[in-house]
Amino acid sequence: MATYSDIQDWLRTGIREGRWRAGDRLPSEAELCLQFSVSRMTVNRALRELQHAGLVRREQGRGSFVAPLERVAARLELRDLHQDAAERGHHHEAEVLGLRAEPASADCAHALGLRRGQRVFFCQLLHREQGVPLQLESRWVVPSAAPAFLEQDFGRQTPTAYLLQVAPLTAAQYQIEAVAASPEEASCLGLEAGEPCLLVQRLSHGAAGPVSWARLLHRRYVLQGSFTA
Amino acid sequence: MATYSDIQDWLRTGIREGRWRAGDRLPSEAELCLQFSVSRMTVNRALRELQHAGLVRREQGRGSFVAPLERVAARLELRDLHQDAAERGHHHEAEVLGLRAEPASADCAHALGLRRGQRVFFCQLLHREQGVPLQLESRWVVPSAAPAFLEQDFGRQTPTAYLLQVAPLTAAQYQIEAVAASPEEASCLGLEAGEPCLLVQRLSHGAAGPVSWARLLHRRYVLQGSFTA
DNA sequence: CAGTGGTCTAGACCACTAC
DNA sequence: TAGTGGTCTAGACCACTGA
Repeated sequence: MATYSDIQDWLRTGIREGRWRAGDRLPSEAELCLQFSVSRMTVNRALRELQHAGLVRREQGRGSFVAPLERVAARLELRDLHQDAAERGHHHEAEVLGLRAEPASADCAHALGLRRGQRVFFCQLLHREQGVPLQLESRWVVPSAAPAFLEQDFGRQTPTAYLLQVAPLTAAQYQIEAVAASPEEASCLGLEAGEPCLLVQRLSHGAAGPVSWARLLHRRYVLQGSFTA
Repeated sequence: MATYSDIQDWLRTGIREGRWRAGDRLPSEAELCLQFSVSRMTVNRALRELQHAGLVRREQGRGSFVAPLERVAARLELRDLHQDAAERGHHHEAEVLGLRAEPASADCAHALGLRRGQRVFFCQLLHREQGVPLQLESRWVVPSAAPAFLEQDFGRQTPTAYLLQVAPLTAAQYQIEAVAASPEEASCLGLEAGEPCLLVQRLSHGAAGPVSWARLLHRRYVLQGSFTA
């Protein structure tokens, strides 16, 4: 008995092996029904999911086609450092360099949807993995989203984890670039001033609006990923 | 008449507005069938797709739950620069700095599955968008995967686009990091030596094995993305 | 055991495309 | 008009969970 994933396997293999090339028409749903002796719903699901995966393009009235693989895509995940380290079997620790309320700068206010000078919570942490400095985290938090933020011990639980608890994430934006470390940043991370660092900036939104803006500066960090047809 | 996307909208809204929080149990398929007066297949599809989107976790025999949004994920796409610029309505041009066959270095041979010293094709291009240097592309290609590579005019069609044509992509791996520009690289990109650059390295595989290894060095480039529940 | 999700069927009606 | 995909139905059997 054939299942939808048998049909997917057969199509994936054919595409991988060049039986159909980019732009070619695939067998119609009706043809696949006959070939695999399954109902149309089953074939439809197989094709629909291949479409979501980006492997197939479907057009009503015309047919299903092999999608041009013009974009290499992969899931990029920005995760809680502590979990990340734990999954690698590494030890993670965070040193709290600062934790206070301060007036919002123009940039910060803009990102968080506040007025300039309004009170925001700020924290700065140095994360180490296996004792090696890995990330300098500077974070600004909307007080109403996490009123008890300043009373937390971020040596025990990362701000990321805490905020996910008290203000579940509904959306986020990120931005990745290469920057030169300032003298202060360099000394925290154990680098020379001016050394290139990967900077990730992330704005998190909860149900009630912006929650937190984070500036994550990494020492010799490499983002990796892969993509498979 | 309710459709699967009506059900998805209702669930998404409830999750966004905090009606169900991370880990909470959602209504069962049977309950949703009654509530929306639809068949179970329709409800099932709605929930299955929310699961693929990462918003819902389903467990056989237990129920459907709001997924913990512990990872901020987004599709990272590494695309053809020319198309990318075109979609922004910008002009793109590429200057060919080098195009030749050469013996594979150890790194290159390793990445491409060749022996050291074996003949590989090499090209180096400077990409400009709106006249501004944007990316320095250095690329090594397995000759058997694209025998006519050296005869192409990469001022007209990018190597990425050409290779997608002659050796459709089946898989790729990428790696993103921050590096300092070497004096040569800096002069190409119009930077000072040592300035931080975003380096993307990408290994592409076709049906017959590794096709190409690219080293893409960017000037003041920012990768951006977003994630929405 | 009852309730849950995982999957499949054999029909159906519709909108769209191409001829 | 014939063929395509988009969607839905009202059942069905199964594997798994928890009481």
